[in-house]
Formats: sequence, C-alpha cells, structure tokens
Amino acid sequence: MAVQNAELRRAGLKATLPRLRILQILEDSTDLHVSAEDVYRTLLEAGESIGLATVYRVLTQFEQAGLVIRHNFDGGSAVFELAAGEHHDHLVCVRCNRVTEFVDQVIEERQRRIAAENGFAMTDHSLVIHGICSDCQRDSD
Amino acid sequence: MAVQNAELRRAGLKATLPRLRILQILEDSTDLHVSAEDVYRTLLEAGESIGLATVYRVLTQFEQAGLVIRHNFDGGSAVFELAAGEHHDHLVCVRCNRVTEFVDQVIEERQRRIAAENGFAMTDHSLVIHGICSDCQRDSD
DNA sequence: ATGTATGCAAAACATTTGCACCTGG
DNA sequence: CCAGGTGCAAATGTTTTGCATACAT
Repeated sequence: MAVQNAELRRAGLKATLPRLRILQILEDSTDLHVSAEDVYRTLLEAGESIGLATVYRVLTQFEQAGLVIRHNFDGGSAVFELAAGEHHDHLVCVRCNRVTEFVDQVIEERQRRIAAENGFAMTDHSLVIHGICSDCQRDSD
Repeated sequence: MAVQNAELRRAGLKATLPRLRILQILEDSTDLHVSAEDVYRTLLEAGESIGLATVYRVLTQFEQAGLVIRHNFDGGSAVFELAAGEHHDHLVCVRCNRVTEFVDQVIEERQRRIAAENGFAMTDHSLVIHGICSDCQRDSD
C-alpha cells in the first residue's frame, strides 16, 4: 500500500483513505473496465463507508491526473480503466459487454494522418468495435 | 413531404405528424449531428407542439428502423444523424463540438481483420478522433 | 372502430454540487 | 492548525415511462 501512496503523490493528490481504497480496487479488479457504481458496490461489500459522490469525485480526479481513462462505450454509465501501459482500442461484445483490448499500429498511423489532413490538433481518439464475441456466438439464442 | 411519407412506410412506421416533422428536421438541418433537445427546440421555434418525450421515442424508433444513427460522443447527450449514405467515422472538436466526417478504407479493412482475429462477429464500429479544429486553434484563448 | 401514437407529468438514472464536518501533512 | 477532502442530501441533466386522450388506417 506504500506503493499506491507514492502513485497518488506523484499524481499530485493527497493520499487519503478513499483515494487509496479506490486505486486499490481498480488495481485488483479482474475486470479492467469498471463503472463508478461497480467501485462503490465493491467498497460497500468490503464494509467501507465511502459515499458514491466521493467515488465520482475521485475517479474524475484520477482521470485528470492521467491515472485512469474514462470511456463512454454505451449511453449508460461511464467505465474507467487504469491508464497503465500503452494506448489501446476496444472490442465490446454487444451481448455480454465483455471488453477486449487491441492495438494496431497501422490504424494509429492513419488516424494521425487523418487528423493532420483535417487541420485537427489531435488530443485523443477512441475506436470501439462492437460485435458478438465467440462465447456469445456459441451460446446463441 | 410525400417523400418522407414513403420513407416512414418503408421503415415500417405509421406516417404520423410528429414523425414526419422530425424526419424533415433531420433532413433540413445544416448540422448533421443533432441532439433530441436540438430537434425539440427546432420544433418549438416552428410553433409545433410536440413533446420532448415524443422526440425521444421517435428518434429511438428511427434508430431501430435504421433511419438514423445514434452517437454518444461525450458523456452528455446523444446526437443523431441520418443514416443516409456510406458508413463513416468522426472528428470531434473538443472546444466547439463541431463534427467532421471521414472515411478511410485502410482503417475499415484493419478493423474487419481485427474483429475476425478475435473471433468477433462485428456488428458495428465507431472511431472518434478528438482534437482542436483549425478554427479553434486560431481563436485560441 | 381500434390499435397505435402522443402529450404531459412523474419517474428513473447517472452524475454533480452545496455545505457542514473531518483528516492528512 | 488548516487547506483540502469527504459524506450526505439535494440539485441537475438526460432519457424513459404511465396513463388518459387523440389520431391514422
């Protein structure tokens, strides 16, 4: 936990209990993409008394500090993932919502070129491929 | 307006007044990407008395009928565009929210391959490049 | 006629904010 | 100690829904 403490400092955030717990949850989660509600529920299950508002505030701060990335895959709730490692794009299953990550250098390069050709100073980009994952194709209904 | 009438029939929707008006607005709009509120405001300005709930219902029906495409560019409100013509991707200005469209066959092809490699039956895909458009770079603050 | 569509108001969500209190450094 | 963080509840913004009425076929 000294590790997370340092991570928060580096991000310019005071190492408070809620922030440490939430960071821990993100790191421990088997699911790389969790919603604010998911985090809140996990906290409750662990017996912590941290408000949902704080979860939102902390996740937003983490996002601004570059610790996490916020995605709006569907119209519902946003999901967050640790910003560890390389940029990547996502495959999202429309049946089970499972998320798979991928990187493609050719696409990355084309995107840079397209932004440039259109006079855009690219700040970010997101590519989401929706489809039915192999598991869901098998359990077809 | 007989034209829109036929369009609705083809989509399997009764040609009611609200649906005709809303389709008309989408077709007439200079901005290709409008929110439910935008449509509602336009209706009010035209003196129509159509409820916001109806606008949402109709836009959702249009989406299901394949007449329009719904996008969730930011976390805010969804925007809709007529599904006329080819598939394309979007450049969105983070300052002024202006949307520019583009198509890149290389990216399209890579996406198909990536979906296939991951065992995904691709149903859809969306690529959004965020950045600062040339106008906003000029009026920098 | 009659099943469907609409308007209005209320509900349902996701997210944000105001404010008094608590806590980390 | 004191600025900043947190909890709670209330506010916000978007989208959906229940229900009585109106409309297209």
